[in-house]
Amino acid sequence: MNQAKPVTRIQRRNRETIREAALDVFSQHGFRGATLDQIAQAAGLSKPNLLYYFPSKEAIHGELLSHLMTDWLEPLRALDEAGDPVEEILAYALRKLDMAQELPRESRLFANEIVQGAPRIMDMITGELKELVDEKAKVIRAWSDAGRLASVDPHHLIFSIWATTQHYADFDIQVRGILQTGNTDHFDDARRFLTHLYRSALTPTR
Amino acid sequence: MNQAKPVTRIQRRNRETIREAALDVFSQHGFRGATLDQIAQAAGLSKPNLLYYFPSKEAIHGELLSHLMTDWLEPLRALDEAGDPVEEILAYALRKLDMAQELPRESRLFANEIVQGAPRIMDMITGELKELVDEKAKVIRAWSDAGRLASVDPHHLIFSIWATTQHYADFDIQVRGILQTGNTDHFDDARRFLTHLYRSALTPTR
DNA sequence: GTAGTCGTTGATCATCTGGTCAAATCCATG
DNA sequence: CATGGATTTGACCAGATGATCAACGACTAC
Repeated sequence: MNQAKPVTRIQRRNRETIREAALDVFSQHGFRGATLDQIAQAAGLSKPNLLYYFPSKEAIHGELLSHLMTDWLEPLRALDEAGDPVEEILAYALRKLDMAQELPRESRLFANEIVQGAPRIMDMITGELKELVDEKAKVIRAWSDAGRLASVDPHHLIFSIWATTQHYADFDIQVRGILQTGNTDHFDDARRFLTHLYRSALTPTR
Repeated sequence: MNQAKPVTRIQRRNRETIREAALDVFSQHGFRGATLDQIAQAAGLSKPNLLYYFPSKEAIHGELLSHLMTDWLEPLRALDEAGDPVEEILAYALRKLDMAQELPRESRLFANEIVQGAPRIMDMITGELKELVDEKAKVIRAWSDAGRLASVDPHHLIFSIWATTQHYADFDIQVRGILQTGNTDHFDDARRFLTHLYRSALTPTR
């Protein structure tokens, strides 16, 4: 059933080239908006050659999404119950902001998928992701109950961190259009702002 | 040049039916992912009939986007220099959250457009929108300078409000998947959370 | 170097999609 | 109810798109 695949040098190189090109194209146009011709051209391969390495358009897209998930959940996984509550959450938010800056294509790929109803990753959301979020929400709630963190809804705190950080990747065009800066200086300002925002809201008052 | 169009009852009714159906379809699939057949079926009309009322797919999409803009900018326009700073900004955020709840399709239509590089509304972003944002940013900065508001980067404050509120429309599937509630109760929790978040961060400390 | 497998592609296919058109049907008005 | 414009649609078109395949080219193990 499971054939032993050759996995030659060429295989590895071309499959990686295709993944890279597909990430560019899918993240910019979404699944239906992307075409195999675009991906083939971006990868410098012919269209039939693409389909020699991946059985279908869906297969390429699916591989990108599943590869993405691991990296995507890692920062939240790193939230440490043993650390200082405010600093842990702050570090999480800033780590997510770093990812928005360094991996904007991955963020947009994900955003495209969710905005259009997550037809291909609903299982992962209600399964692995929900499980992780619920677990960390429990940790956050415990911190609040212990008076080490302001009392906030843990789920909505996490949503707001996702929203404020991924916004800089997903809505990058809008952000740049309004700030009219060609470089990425504004990420420093974003870091300062989010630090203030969450430190203010999370530091226990008592 | 500008023909006097009949604008009969039927015209008004069918054009409205088409707009409604197109908003459903475009907001869910994006411009390229949406098809005229889908829109026609959703509107209960034949495809040629659609094109009797609108000259092209782009024309329908364009009309939706331009109609959207007015409503979309209104809450920010309403930010009143003469009001109480913290309450004004809070009211703006909550107004945006209401819109995410009541007009999620419009939010997703906009999100789809921006995520994919805003090919059709870049002018509006760097023009009308930027102008309005810069104007209101000046007001916010003045409030901060007068000690009536915590000192924050006005642009990033506005971005964060957009992000946190529109997230509930654009990523609705994800939010529901994680909270696993079929109803919209979670908007009340979101309102409480955002109120705390922005009140904490914006109330001057002195 | 050569056999045999791996890698590549031009040509082609079936389907989908935006858009057109002529003919048919509906409808308000006299 | 007759007329002329408004509305509707079945049939069709051209181009795009995902996918296939036979044939050709390239690489590796012997």
